[in-house]
Amino acid sequence: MMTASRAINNKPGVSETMRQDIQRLAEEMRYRPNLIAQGLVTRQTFTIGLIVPDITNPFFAQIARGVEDAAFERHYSVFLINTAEEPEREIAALVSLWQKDIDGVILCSSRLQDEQLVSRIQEFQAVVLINRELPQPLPNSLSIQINDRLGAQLAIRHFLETRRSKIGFVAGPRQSLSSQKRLDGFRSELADATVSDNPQRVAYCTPNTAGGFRAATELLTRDPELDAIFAFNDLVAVGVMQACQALGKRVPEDIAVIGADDIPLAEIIRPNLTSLHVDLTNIGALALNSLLNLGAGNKTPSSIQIDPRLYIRESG
Amino acid sequence: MMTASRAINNKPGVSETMRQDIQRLAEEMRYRPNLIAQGLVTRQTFTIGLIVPDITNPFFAQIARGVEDAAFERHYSVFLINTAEEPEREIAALVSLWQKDIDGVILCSSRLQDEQLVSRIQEFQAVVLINRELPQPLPNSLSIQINDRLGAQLAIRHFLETRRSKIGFVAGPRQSLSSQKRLDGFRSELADATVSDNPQRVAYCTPNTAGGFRAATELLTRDPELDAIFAFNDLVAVGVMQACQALGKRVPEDIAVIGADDIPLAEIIRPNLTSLHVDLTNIGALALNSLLNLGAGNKTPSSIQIDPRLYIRESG
DNA sequence: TTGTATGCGTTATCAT
DNA sequence: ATGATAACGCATACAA
Repeated sequence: MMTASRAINNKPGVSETMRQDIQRLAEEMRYRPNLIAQGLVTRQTFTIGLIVPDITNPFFAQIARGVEDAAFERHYSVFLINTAEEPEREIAALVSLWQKDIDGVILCSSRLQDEQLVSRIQEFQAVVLINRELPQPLPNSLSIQINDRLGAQLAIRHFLETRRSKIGFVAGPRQSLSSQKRLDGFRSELADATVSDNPQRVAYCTPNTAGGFRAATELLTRDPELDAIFAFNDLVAVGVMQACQALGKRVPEDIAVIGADDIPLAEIIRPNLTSLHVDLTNIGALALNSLLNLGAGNKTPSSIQIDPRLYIRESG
Repeated sequence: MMTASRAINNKPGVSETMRQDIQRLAEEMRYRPNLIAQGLVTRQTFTIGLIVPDITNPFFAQIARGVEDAAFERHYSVFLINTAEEPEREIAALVSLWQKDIDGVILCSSRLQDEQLVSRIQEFQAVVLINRELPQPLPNSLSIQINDRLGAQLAIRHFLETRRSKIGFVAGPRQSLSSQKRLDGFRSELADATVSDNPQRVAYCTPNTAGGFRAATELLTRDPELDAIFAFNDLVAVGVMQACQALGKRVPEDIAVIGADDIPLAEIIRPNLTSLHVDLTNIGALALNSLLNLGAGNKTPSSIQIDPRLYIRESG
């Protein structure tokens, strides 16, 4: 048995003729090693878990695609789990993965409380967090974040450069971390430009088109002078544009609009949407590779920031 | 050990007091059974594989969400694999799943040849095919298909009922099975209505907005009289609408447009897109439940057809 | 280079 | 009701 095992796994200690014979025979009988039995003894399953709030959201679908492609290259398999934004399901996901002896977890936009999250992370070999910070670094964990503060700054800077001065922000959900970081960037950039920041010009909303429509209508009613709006994401931005049209304002002539995330819709909608772009597929691949590095015990940074770029199209 | 095993799995043959003690202790030490060791002996891993061409495509993302939700309910985990439309990757996916002793596979839009597909399917306990037919039924397999022929008929019928008579079809990729079935429905419905079917009014294209734009421009150049176009999918339909606008035709006043798949974009784009709708999340759930039934040896139909419904909005 | 004993964490089976 | 033994399919450690 051991000779066969060595031959098949291309390990040393087998004569070349024997190896050939065994491999030919294995091929003939269509033998494939049982990976789960293999995992039981080696404690390495070549399997990782990917937890997302909702795979239906293109943002996570793209990350998932990047993770899966990179995993495929390195002969890893990935368990996909949706949490539906429910913390209980997130915990159930973590527990179920833990029971499977997987090599690591990529956890996107965790909704768990710090304490709970930290204790769960410690149960795994390695964990990569996407879009979530940790109070203090953990040796087996790493956090990948999009630099939302910079993103907002890039957007506002572009508005200012194109002579827009009365700038609003439709900020998405109030409790969203991205939203807070962008608001921070928004304010800092306006302050730098010595353009007065006006709290009246910020509105929160649900992160979809309907929410953007409502919030922009509200903003434009309060301050009809607005000549630019930065939106929480592209769906919100579309709602903002629709609100502008409904109020008789032309985009971009009367009012400029910038979105975020650069989903495929941005290039389809008319006018094409200027948006903050990050290569999400690449982030997925980065997450997977970092995870395997972590698991291999290589030292890695505890946090990686990804800078967005502004893709300038027609809307602003 | 066996007493503990029985107690924890709630199997008979343990006194109630013993069971309580064991369970309490297990809780205290945060014990969780190792599912992979469990799978090794029981030959049941509570794991299935889901193979899709591209999770980034909302069509598959929605199915995946349905599969995953249903799997979660029944305490199953799902391996997600993207094939990128490459047959070699599809085979690699099948092999890697097979090595993991999973309980079944859900395979979407397989690009494999009949013979190869059949031989691969037979290696598994159970396989559910989505959007792919088999030459003859297999005992461990089941096929779920969208009734594209009916879908096309519904669209054309609606055009006819709303007094459109010069109807074109932007058919997507020529080799697509969906495209062929829809063309069949398109022709049959026009024949029934004794409206002459004109081969000039069919054009093929890549299944995206740019393709739809090109194909519709071609169609409208050949036959400027066209007053309705049925599109391969919603992205194509958006391209069609953009082509209409570019040629100075108003939608829906001058020309009506119907898409297919009813992706979220349909409700965002202006005018809102009339589209064929199928509950993809539900198909995913159906696929999972059918798969587990198959695996349990229950007899199931060898093929399930899902009828689309026409969601009438503004474009046609 | 080849082969044997042992154990991974669990359950099936048979004995007490 | 409880416990001992073997087995699932492999790889590690050691012996020949």
